[in-house]
Amino acid sequence: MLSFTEENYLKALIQLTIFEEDATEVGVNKLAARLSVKPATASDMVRKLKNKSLVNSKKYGKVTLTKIGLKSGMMVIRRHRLWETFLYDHLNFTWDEIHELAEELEHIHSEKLVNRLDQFLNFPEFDPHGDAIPNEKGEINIPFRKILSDVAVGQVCKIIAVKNNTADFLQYVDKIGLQINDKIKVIDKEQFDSLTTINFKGNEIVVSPKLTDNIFVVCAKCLKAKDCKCYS
Amino acid sequence: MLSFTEENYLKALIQLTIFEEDATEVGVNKLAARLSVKPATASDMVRKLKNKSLVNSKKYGKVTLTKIGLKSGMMVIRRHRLWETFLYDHLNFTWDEIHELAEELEHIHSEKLVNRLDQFLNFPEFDPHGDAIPNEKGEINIPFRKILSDVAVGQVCKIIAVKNNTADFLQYVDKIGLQINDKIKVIDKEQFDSLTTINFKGNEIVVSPKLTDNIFVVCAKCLKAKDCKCYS
DNA sequence: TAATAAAGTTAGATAAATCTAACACTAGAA
DNA sequence: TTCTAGTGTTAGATTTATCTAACTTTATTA
Repeated sequence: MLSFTEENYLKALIQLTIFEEDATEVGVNKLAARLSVKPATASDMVRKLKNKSLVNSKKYGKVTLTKIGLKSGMMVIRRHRLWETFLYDHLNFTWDEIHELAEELEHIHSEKLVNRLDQFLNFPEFDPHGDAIPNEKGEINIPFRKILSDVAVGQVCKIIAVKNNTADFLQYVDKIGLQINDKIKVIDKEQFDSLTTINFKGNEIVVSPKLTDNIFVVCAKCLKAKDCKCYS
Repeated sequence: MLSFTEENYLKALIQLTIFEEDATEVGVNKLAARLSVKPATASDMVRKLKNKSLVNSKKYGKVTLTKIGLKSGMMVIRRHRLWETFLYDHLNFTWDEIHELAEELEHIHSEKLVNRLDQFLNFPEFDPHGDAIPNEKGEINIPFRKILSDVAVGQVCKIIAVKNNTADFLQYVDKIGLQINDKIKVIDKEQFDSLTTINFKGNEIVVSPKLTDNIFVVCAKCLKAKDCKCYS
């Protein structure tokens, strides 16, 4: 049985590799920073996880997840995203409240519980932030997507997820009225200060990279071609 | 914020006093036994809880809960019983599975979450074991009840709760077909070996004190008079 | 009431997860 | 190729919750 802490390390490793960097390895310092601990602490924990065959790492080298480590971590993410969906769909919590609660709920281990919850929720594919939910085997199918910042002027795209789950960010997104599945047209991009003018639901507003870097979208072309090049 | 361990001590204190003994104080050894730790450990923890003003205790004396300690403990019990109700009513878990899961879920702290859950469940008064659920303020209204062992021969009573939440016990209760709200008539009690013959739903079966000591009932008279004396 | 049993406490040790401070490696720049 | 900045490790300390073993206090009983 993994401790809360061990589970959080595995989750962070997944986020820092396949979710955020399309990488397979990550350094101890980055890992430590993500978990808000000192490198010494992360270094110790990596040794511990290695002894449990959850990660691979050589002295002074990068860290990768083993097959078991990856699956265990994916199960934590599965629980997190299913609980988020429950809180949002059934207990009327808002977008910005669910992440923090799910950080606790994700550590309830029972596999039976998570599968029953999955069934109760009718096997959702995505959580309220638009993130894919791993299946019972820990497999996940991340659809092709890019950040709004990378959409060219004139292009129309659809928001499918948010990259940042902090309450601050989500409250801002709510405030400007943006929702998952909304269609956005990029009207203008100012190179000087990176401000972008977008149009959605008939409103034209100017937003900063703090927004556009944290919104995942697809555009019509991308749905067909994974190597779509409609970048700015 | 209380730790899981501290919460478990408070919960145990409530169980050992008002729930099980109608007492206000309990000794360190009994507390330790309940939590499956050594007396030394419980003794240390009592000092810690005292420093946090959650319990009162003098050196070599008994332990009592303070007002804050009582409320905090009641909130843990509230969460436990509401989660049990959720698991039973909505995720189709059985009687004997829910206790163990709720032991983990009860430590999710958010008050907002527990109150939303309460609302979602439509403010249940009792959990699936028949135990009263404390309200938002931590108040609980335990109805008058007695154990089946204390019902006199010839008397009819109604099962309102089980005293023992272990899977073993609950599976046995299921096996013989007994359910909350069933009416039971006490047919015979053998003084020699304490076996009791009961009749319910038309079946007559012989049961041991392991059952009769762990079933809470009310009889018609008791509903009117709290000092009902229909004991064996 | 004195002896003994039961109940409770203290001291010292362990394991987990963290820290700081000092040290060791690696890789890029001069 | 050597220096240095950055990256990673080790050693020793701290906190929490636990243990064992020895001790102290209270309660019981002969």
